[in-house]
Amino acid sequence: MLQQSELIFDFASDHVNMSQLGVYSDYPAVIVEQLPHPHLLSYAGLACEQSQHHQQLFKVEQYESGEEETMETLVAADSLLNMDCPDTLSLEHYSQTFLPSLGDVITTPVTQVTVSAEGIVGAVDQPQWHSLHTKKPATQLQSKKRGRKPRHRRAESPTPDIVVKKDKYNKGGNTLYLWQFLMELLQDRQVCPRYIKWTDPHAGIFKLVNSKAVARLWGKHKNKPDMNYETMGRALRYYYQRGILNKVEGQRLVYQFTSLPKDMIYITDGDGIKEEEDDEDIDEGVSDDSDDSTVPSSDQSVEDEEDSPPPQKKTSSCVRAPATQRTRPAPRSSALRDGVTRSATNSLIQEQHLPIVSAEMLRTLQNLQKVQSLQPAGHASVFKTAQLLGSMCERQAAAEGSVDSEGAPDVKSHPGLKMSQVGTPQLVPLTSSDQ
DNA sequence: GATGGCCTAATTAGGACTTCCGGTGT
DNA sequence: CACACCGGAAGTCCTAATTAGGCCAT
Repeated sequence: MLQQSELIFDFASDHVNMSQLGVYSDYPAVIVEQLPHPHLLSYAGLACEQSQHHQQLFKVEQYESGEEETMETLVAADSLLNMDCPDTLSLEHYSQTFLPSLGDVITTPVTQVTVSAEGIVGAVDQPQWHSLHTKKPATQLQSKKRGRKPRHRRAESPTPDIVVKKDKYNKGGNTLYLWQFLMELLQDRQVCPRYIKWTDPHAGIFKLVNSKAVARLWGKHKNKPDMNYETMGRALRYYYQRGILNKVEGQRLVYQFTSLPKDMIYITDGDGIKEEEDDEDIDEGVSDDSDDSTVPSSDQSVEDEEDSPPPQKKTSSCVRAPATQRTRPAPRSSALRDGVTRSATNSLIQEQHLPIVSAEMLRTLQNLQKVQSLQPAGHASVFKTAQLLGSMCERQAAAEGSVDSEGAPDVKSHPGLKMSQVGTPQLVPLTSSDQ
């Protein structure tokens, strides 16, 4: 099954010559970009079981690794960081590997779609960041030539109740905010509860069990070898001011998220996990070049809860707290909280996350079989996604009896797809009421 | 030649830390 | 004494927004 990993589909406008893949250069190239999330690691063992795609929409076979039981937490934690490396699945790498030539222009706006275990979650573009300045400031009207226009206020760090992904301008960057990083850790069984754990998941309270290790992981992620808890703690304290974190009084190393994603995965202590209070060197013996493909995804187990026996998680349990049970002090609306984390549910498509898919995207998807013929190599997530989308195409084709006049497939028959304006791929979060 | 559209490089502003520090509390 | 914790101040890094200039078509 497709795990909770999140993929970004880029309609790359200037990177890919799809014609060399035998597809129409008029259509946008679908590029899959890896998000800073460890769960994609499980895709290294891509299994082309296309027949199953025919049977179950969006279902992608899970990569099963027998190494999961023995995988060292440190390696996994390290891989958590390594997967953030743009080299692991960067657009550049993908292009170089599978796309013989770059440079031809595909004049489609860059757009991104997020696919999670819940299906296509929605636009990565962050509507809330769109400019709010519809009226030009007076100063701008005054000085056209000399002096710069007043800048639009740059979007601040999204707080946890806002969908956050790398946006289209940031695909090469490594901007995972600290609070996001902590949430990732809290949802990764390789690190939670070993290094960081929930103490009161419903209240968003967590503890840095091994503060130094967490700081080191953070430092590694930020390429700051000198990072320590003192420094990271300063960043955490800045979150107090910004309302992202609270300090839990009287408890050391305990912090509280002021709000949490609705579908946060809560990994709670098991009955055999030994928390590490010591300060072991988490980097010891772990190579930065460790093969990600050998690292099991922590999220696999989430899905395994229903599909197969859990391959690991000897003792820890994963609890998806019902949103209604939470007693967070979150001051913010939960309406926007959907995208940060993954769901533990098996349902790959949840209505509230269904996107609008453009005709261009769908046409591109129709060419995915050519992509699938390529060797996945170490970038299986791309092909997993290709398979995923390929199955969408097939379903699309099945409904082609009602193709519109422009040749765009009619997706109305698809419960998960809604056609946007042809030629301008727009990804609009679709609520269940929209269907 | 004038104009407008497009593209790109350079510049700039600002967010998110990072670093350092002095201090307090446990 | 070690460590956690606090918050001010200054700095760095990165990125988006903006501008300017070149090129080309009309």
